[in-house]
Amino acid sequence: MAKALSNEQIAVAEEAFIRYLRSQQIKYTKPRRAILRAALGLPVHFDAEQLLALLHQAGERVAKATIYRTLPLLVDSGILKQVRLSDNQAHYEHILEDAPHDHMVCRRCGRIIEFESRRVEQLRDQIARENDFRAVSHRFGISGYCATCAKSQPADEMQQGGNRRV
Amino acid sequence: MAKALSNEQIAVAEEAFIRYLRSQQIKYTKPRRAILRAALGLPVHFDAEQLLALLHQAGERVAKATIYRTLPLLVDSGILKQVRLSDNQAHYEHILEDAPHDHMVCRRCGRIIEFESRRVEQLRDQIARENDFRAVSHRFGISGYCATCAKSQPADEMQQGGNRRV
DNA sequence: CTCAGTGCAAACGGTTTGCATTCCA
DNA sequence: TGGAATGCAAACCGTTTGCACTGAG
Repeated sequence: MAKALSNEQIAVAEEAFIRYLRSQQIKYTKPRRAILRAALGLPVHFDAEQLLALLHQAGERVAKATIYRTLPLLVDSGILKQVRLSDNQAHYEHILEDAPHDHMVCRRCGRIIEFESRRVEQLRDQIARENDFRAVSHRFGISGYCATCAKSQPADEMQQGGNRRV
Repeated sequence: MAKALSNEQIAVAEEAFIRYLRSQQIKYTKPRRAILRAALGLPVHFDAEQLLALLHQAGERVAKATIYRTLPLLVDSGILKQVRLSDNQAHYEHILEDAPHDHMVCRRCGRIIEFESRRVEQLRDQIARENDFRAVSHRFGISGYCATCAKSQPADEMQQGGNRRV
C-alpha cells in the first residue's frame, strides 16, 4: 500500500487531472504538473509540508500558496482524498485503484493501518436510513495501539488519555 | 438531548470535577468553577468561543487562555468530550449520563443528529481484532443531508463536494 | 493579447505560551 | 506564604488572501 507508483499509474493520474481541468476550463500549468508529480511521489499519506519539501528538494520553485490552491483540484479530480489523521492538520492520500477504506492510528508510534470500509458503509447507510438522513460520506477513525506497541507497554498506560483524544 | 441540566446534574458534575482535580492535586479555582458552570449551561455541543461569550455575558472576567487551559481538565475529568464536528475547530459535548454516540452532520443546515454507537463499537472492535490492533476509541461522523434539506434541493446538487469533504 | 495562475508576504483564526501578578491549599 | 493558576498580549502554525507579475491558451 506504500509502494512506488508505476509510470503507467502516473500517466493515468495525469490524464485524469488534465481531463478534469479541461472540464472546468482550468489551466494545466507547470506548477500544477510539478505538484501532481510530487504528490504521487510521496507515501500514500502525506501533508502539505511534505509536498512542499519534496518540491524544493527537487529544485522546483513552487509557492506554498500554490500548493494549497492546487490540492483541492487534485481532490476534486479524484486523484487525492483529504483525510483527517490528526486534529490540527489536513492529510491527503492517493486514491488510485484502491478500494474505499478507513484508518486505524496507533497512539504510540503513529502507524497507520487501513481497512476496507464496505462494512462501515453498510452500517452507515443503515443508521442513516433509520434516522431519515441521506448519507453522502463518512469519516471513521479508530484510535488505539498496534500489536507491537500494545505488547511493549503496561496495560494501564494504554488507557490514559482515553477521554482526551477521540 | 439539548435540554437544560437540572441542579442535581450540575452538582454531580461539579463533584466529579472536584474529585478529579483533587486526585491530580490541581486546584479548584473560581475561574475553573465559572467555566464548568458555563459549559454545563451551554447546548450539548459548543466550542471555546461560545463558552467565552457566555462567561463574559455573565459578567465573569475569564481569559481565553484559561478556557483553553481548563477544557482539557473537563475532558479528563469525564464531564466533557472533545468532538470534531468541523475541520478547523474543536467542539465539546456534555457527557452526563448519555450513552456513547456518534454524529451525523447535515452539509446544508449544519443540523447535528446523534445516534448511539453500540453497533459502531461492535464493528470497530471486530475490525481491530482482525488487524491485531487494540482499539481504545473511535471517531465516526456521517456527512450528508437531513430529511428537510434533502427534500428542498435538487439531487444533483447533493453530490457536489462529494470528493472534497469527507 | 488577456486574464487565470503564480510568487511573495502579509493576514487570518484557533490555540498556545511567556511572564508578571493573583490567590488557593 | 510558596507555588500553582490567571490575565494579558504576543507567539504559533496551518492555511488563506491581496496584489503585482508571469505565462498558458
